[in-house]
Amino acid sequence: MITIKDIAKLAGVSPSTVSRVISNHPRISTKTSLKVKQIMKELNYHPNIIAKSLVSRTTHTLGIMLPRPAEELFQNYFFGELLRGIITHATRMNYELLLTTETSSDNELHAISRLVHGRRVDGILLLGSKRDDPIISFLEAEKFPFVLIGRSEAHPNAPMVDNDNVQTAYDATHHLIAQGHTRIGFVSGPPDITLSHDRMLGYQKALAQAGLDADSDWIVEGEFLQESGFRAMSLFMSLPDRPTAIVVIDDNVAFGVLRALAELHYLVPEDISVVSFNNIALSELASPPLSSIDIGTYQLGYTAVQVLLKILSGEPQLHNPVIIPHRLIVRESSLFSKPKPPSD
Amino acid sequence: MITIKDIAKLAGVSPSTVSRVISNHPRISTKTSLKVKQIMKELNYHPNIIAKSLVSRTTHTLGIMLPRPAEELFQNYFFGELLRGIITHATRMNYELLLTTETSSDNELHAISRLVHGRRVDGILLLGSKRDDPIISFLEAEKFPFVLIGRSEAHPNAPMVDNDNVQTAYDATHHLIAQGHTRIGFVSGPPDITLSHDRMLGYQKALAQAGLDADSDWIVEGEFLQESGFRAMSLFMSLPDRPTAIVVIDDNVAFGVLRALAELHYLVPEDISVVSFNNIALSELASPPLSSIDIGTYQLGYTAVQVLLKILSGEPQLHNPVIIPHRLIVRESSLFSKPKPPSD
DNA sequence: CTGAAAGCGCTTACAG
DNA sequence: CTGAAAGCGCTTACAG
Repeated sequence: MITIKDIAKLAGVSPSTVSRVISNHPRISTKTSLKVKQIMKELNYHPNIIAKSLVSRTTHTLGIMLPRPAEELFQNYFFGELLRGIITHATRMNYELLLTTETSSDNELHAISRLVHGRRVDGILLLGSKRDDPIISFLEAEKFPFVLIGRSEAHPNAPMVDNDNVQTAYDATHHLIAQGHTRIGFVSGPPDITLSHDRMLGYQKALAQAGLDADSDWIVEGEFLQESGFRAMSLFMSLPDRPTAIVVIDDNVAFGVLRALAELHYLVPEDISVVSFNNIALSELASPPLSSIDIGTYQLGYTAVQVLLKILSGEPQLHNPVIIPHRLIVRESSLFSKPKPPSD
Repeated sequence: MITIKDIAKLAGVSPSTVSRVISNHPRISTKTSLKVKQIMKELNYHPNIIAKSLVSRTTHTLGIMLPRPAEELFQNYFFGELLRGIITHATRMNYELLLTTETSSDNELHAISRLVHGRRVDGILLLGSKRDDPIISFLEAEKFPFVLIGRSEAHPNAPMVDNDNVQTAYDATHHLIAQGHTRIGFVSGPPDITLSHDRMLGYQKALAQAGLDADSDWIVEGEFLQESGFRAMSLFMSLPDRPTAIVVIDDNVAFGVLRALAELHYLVPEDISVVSFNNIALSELASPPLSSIDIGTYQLGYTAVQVLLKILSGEPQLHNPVIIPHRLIVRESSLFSKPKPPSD
């Protein structure tokens, strides 16, 4: 392996000088700089980043912390798209990305603490969080730089990049109300996830504002899996007074919903209208095409890296949380105006 | 930051001893070991992995090299599933994962050479490869450990984990032939990708064996995107003598195919039968449900990590390439027996 | 503008 | 079984 010393020897200068050339130190003569650079090129020299890290105490690496059941994650286009945003900006800024996942549940801090104490990364991106997440407490206690993609109730001052998820669900629900629906259900995600919680609030808020009831039978909590949507429908559709429209926490879950409805021979949107979240590429291809809230997934990832790098550079963070705008994409699955009941 | 020296001082031993305790050196007395370990716990000591890396010349990190247009990648469940397999086994074996992507096209070796020369990783996982991939040449020249998920013609001795992709396409095509189809098209991927090439061979082999023609009009090359499938159909369906069945390189592309056919008011499988590859979770939910070759994506990723770790440990590699088994999952999209033409 | 020296936090022959 | 010393490849005050 070629080191800085080899270059120094061949260039007839000291290792310190070579180091300075590499880091573009201002007070190096153009002449030596050129000479050293040429020799580095000739020998195909590449600095040992590990050695550099040790002394500079910086790694130019960002850690990506995947939430526990990474199993589920990748069944979801959402995380792919999020990663895409993260990779794009990190690569652009010459940062490396270290992928970690929570391991054993007996010690949820194991992975993160290895990362932080082992000085493997300069900062951490948290993809989603539980409602009371020990990882955030840990990171705050360690004063280790991080950004949460999502929202934390317990840690309102944590740097966050998120949608306004009360509003996203409000918009989805309101859209259904505007179509004339009065019995609107909600297929939610795991209740300990802040996202589920926020969207539940938005759903309830929209109903309350319209003077509608949120029948507890019309609310089901599940996972971010197709099966959850499937199961929710077996439940809903057997109710004597079933909803005529539903809000679904995630497109993937909505696919399960559509499948169940097809099997049960219900028509969407005629028998039941559906709106979901994320607007993944496939929503458009579902049958019928799925109305979905576009949450700007790519931008969420991209922006999170921006915010984290800003924190690392010591710049003051002006806004927190950073809110990524969303918008409802209306497609066939919710395009059915509920006829007014005969007023007799 | 707490270092080995702090521990040594408090335990009344030398730093060397602490280091030996950490690495479970055999010739350390249980007594000192216990004492040192307790102090490490009390101070919540975690070894600096960077420093350890510098001297041990090993990082316990695997690099994941994403192919160039990472943009496309994550629009595809396939890569998510592959990553899932990789993460699972790497985490289980206590390896970290560094995510890199090829950057500027002006120097395709830039990213990989940083990784290799910077000693950031112990080995590299290559996700897919071009037919003549300079990255593989580079890695071989540097004698740097790597595993290719996929196949390289130009480098037959490179460690590879792959499906038998000639056979996968043969099976898909043969299935359509068995259904009575004689005019079978192929919607392929980018021609410079080995995968596309192999599947083309399998497709042609199956046709040849059945004495069928592969009309060049029935073959379209594109990207791994839905748009490609969509466009292919506008082409195919306007042909005077159009195929009655098609093999599609990837489920994602097949979704585009299905969408185009729906818009053009063709029925699947009655007007045209479809078989594709990867068997992602959504294939089952397509309308109609998509026949697809399950290539064991998760296992592909999982196994690649196993093989790479085996190489790193110096174990001899007995089989190369490692072939992951595949199987055809028949669903509605290809369940239509072509009636025999009237024999007059 | 450049060099000698100390040091980042660890490991590992060597010696005892 | 344990310690002192040298060293991994780099950076950076300090001095000139």
